[in-house]
Amino acid sequence: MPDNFKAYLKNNWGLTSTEVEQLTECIKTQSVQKDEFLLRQGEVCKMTFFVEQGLLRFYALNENGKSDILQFAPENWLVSDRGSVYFNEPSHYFIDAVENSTVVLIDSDFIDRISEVSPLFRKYNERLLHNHIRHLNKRVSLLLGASAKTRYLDFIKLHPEVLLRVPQWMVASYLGITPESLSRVRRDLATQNFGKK
Amino acid sequence: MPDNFKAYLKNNWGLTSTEVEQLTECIKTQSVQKDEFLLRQGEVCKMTFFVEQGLLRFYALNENGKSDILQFAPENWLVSDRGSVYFNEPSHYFIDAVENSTVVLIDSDFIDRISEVSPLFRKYNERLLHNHIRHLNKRVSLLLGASAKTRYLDFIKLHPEVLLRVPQWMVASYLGITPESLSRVRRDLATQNFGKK
DNA sequence: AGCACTTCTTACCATACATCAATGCCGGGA
DNA sequence: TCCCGGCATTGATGTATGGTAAGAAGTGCT
Repeated sequence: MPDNFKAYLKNNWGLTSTEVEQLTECIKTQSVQKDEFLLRQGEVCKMTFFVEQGLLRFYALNENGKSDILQFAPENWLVSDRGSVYFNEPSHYFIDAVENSTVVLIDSDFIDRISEVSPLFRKYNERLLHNHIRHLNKRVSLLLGASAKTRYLDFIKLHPEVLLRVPQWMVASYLGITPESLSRVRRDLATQNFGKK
Repeated sequence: MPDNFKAYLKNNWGLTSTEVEQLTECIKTQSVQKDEFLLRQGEVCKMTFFVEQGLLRFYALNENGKSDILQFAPENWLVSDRGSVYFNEPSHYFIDAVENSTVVLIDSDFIDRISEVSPLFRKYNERLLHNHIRHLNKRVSLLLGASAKTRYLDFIKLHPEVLLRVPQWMVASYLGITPESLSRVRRDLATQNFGKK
């Protein structure tokens, strides 16, 4: 059933069709209703989620009790609190569903199995880690030095589909501004203040 | 000579004294004068630097031509543009020395050698990657939702020594604010506005 | 000692973004 | 159909932080 996941295994983790078939029976999927949680602050995160269908969000609560979205995960994305999984410590984050979704559960059992089946797994996982770090470095540098407008334009480049699927207040939360401010940023852009940063 | 590095190999990468001795001859060190560069924007980053002595900084230039410091690396820290190294692509970042420093060069040769000597190397490297991600997630969430004051207090906890060794404008650059604003934050804290965030 | 240089601070004003409140828009449920 | 709740927008105003300019303190050089 999880076709996206199978394609992902082939294209990104270098598995052959045969290897994928060997794994089929131990692939666990789960349906998640909109607003349902996969991880809450305080829990130890036990797995990584692959989004087969739908859209998840990974967020923190800030000092004012508002949510700051660190990451969106649409189809074919992975999401997890890797720190919590790896160090087996309580997470500071939440993961929940923005839309009704189907996820593939990647827990330690699955990782053991895939490591047996494909010796290259470790290598591809390492690539994912490096990619993640690269992405986070970029995010930090934008948050340090770029205006809300620049960050919004960058978001559109990264996630054009997500832009159309989530309410604007979630985009604002990802950008670190209020929904009102995002609304004004958008108005400025529409009013062709293109020269301005 | 690089005693810190040798201790690091033992304590953090699980090598025995014997294994460390085997590596001694292929450990390359380099002196870096204050303000000298180890990496410039546009270059492909070829190695990771272990700070044996001194203090480095990892930074980007923002849209206004000012530097945004992503990371400080005092003694016993590693610094690198891992994304650039791994994907062999031009870096967006700079690394230079804040103080006269001595670094150990960790290039692919060294990694090959250490992998032969210690089979656990990959494992410890993976731990480093996860730690890095955990740290960056925290940094992003603070930048998204915490005030300058909170971020400053958090910085002091993370890097109490660095605070005393760098000019304040560098701390400001790490926090994503101006030196003037940092000065005001510090005045507020000194004037005992402790309740206020 | 004198000078240049950098850093830190402060005062004053500007700007980006936040907050609050009101309005209008839509889409879903009874 | 009507209402209701969530969302987006807007205007008025508040606040945190930025920018500029000036001065004071520290450091190193000669």
